[in-house]
Amino acid sequence: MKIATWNVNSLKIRLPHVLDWLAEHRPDALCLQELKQEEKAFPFAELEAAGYHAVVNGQKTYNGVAILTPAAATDVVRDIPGFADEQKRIIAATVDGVRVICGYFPNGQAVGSDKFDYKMRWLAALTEWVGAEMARHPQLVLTGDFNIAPEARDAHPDWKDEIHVSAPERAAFEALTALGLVDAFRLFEQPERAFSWWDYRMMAFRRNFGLRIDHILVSPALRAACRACSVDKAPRRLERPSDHAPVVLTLER
DNA sequence: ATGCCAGCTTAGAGCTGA
Repeated sequence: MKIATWNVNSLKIRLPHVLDWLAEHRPDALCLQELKQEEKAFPFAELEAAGYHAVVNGQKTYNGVAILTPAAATDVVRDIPGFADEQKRIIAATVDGVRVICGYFPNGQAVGSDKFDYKMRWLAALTEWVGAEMARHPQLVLTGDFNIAPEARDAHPDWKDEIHVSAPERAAFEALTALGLVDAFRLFEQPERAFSWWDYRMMAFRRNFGLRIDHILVSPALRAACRACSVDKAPRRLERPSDHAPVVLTLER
C-alpha cells in the first residue's frame, strides 16, 4: 500500500502534474493540500477518468484539502471536530482499513504574531482530536503539510527565520509523536539535507535551500509495516512546479 | 530592511505563502 502527500499550491494550476504523478505511481491514497478552490470547482471528472475518487474539503483562494483513492473512501470527517475554524485544513477518511488524516497546518507567518497564536491553538486542537482518532482507529496515518521542520537537520543550515523551526512549533510536533505517532521518513536511511519544500525565489531548489515540512506519521500498529519513505523531487523539476514535492510511504499490507 | 516568485482576487495592487 502506497500513501502520499503533496501540497500542490493550487490544484487548478497543478492538475496536469497530479494526473501524471498518479499515472506513474498509482498510490492507494494521495493527500493534497492547498487546493485553493471550492468543491464545486474540484476536477472530479478528470480524476475519475484517471481512476481516482476524491473526498474534498475545499475553500476558495486559500487552503483546501483532499484525499484521492482508487476506491471510494469511507467515514469522511471535515475540519477538526469542536474547533471553530473558517479555514479548510483537515479531511480524514478510512482507506483500506487505514484511517488517513490529511492536514494543511497553518503557516504561522512570524513567531508571536496573531497567525502564530492561531497555529498553536490549531495544533493543540489537532493533537487532542488525533489522540481520540487513534483510540478509534489503531491503524492511522497523519500526513500533510505540517509547516514544521521537526529537527535541525530538517532545515537548511542557512535558514534564519524562526518560523517553522521555533521551539513552540517543535514542541507541538513532539506532542504528536508523544501520542505514539512515528515520523515514517526517519525510519529509513535518508540523504543529507533532505527537504520537501523550496522557496520559488533565490534559486532555492537549485541550491537545495529548503525545509522538510511535509510529513507522514504512522501509528504504532503500522510501524512494523513501513517498507520505504522518501521525497520525490521529480515534480519539483517540472515546468511551473509546486514549491513542495510529494512524500511517499510504502506499507506492506 | 526589502524584494526576490507564484497564485489568488469581482482587475489591481495587495495579500499570503514558507
